[in-house]
Amino acid sequence: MKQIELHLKNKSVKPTAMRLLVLQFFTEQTKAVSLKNLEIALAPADKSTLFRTLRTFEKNKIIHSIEDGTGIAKYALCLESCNCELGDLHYHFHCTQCENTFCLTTLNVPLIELPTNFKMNQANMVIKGLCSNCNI
Amino acid sequence: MKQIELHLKNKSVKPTAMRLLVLQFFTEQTKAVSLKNLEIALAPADKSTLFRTLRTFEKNKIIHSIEDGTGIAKYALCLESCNCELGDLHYHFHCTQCENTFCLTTLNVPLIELPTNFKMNQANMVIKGLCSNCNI
DNA sequence: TTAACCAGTGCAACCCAACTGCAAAGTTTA
DNA sequence: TAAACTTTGCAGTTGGGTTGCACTGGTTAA
Repeated sequence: MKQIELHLKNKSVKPTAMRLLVLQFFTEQTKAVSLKNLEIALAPADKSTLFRTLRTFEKNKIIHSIEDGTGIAKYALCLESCNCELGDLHYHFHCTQCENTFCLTTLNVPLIELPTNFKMNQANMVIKGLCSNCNI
Repeated sequence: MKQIELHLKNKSVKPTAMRLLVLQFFTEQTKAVSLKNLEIALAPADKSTLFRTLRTFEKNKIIHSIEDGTGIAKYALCLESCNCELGDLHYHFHCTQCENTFCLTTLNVPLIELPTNFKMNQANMVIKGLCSNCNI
């Protein structure tokens, strides 16, 4: 059984043909993926199927979503060890020139001291600027 | 001349009746404001006028925008001293229960060590969880 | 004073990402 | 095999954001 198929099963997601294709695509990317990206890459696959696949993947912690400020949701693979909990959070980078968005998986979000009685459960941290390709 | 009118002039924005109303509204809020909030609060003011007022205010650094992950842009007053530069950045908090979004103006975004050759110009940092009102 | 100008406003419409309802196809269970 | 459930494809809706255009009211130029 293939790696990708196992990955889905480990996350309790039934490995259908469509899902295998989508997960395969994710593993080939170095940058975060939008629904549009998927639609184009996997044409003529149906938009709503892809949408629901993303939702399923997110719910089952195969991918996480990133709001990079463009108004278009992006998604990236979770790390193997990820439970999408506080300790797993990392910063993201959005390049304002090439408009790509990356996970900075080595940059973990630190513990942040919040005002009294506030409770942190999640975070969406996006740094904006120029990526190494565009910063010439 | 009133405080609010001065505020606009200081930021090189002509103080029209509409703009005074919008800025007045902002000063009365403790949480971030969406276009919808404005439409309701200042009814029957026109949506596109409000939209363009927000754009003007943002361009002139009277307010800053926050992407809190709800897909709806929110805005909040800049601090007096703010130039919307790196040193002025602060964290934001989005309560997943009451769905309000706040500036944590006392929590400045620290310098973050990025991968080689990446350049940070801006950031959108949103912590999610329960605010002090909802965390019972 | 009148005419030309221009920023700001209001209305109507458009765009598009996100999302939903429903029926067909595929898969699992009894 | 039949029934029950899941996934998929299609078509359509929703809603925030945005734009085009005409009108207004205040300012400038002749």
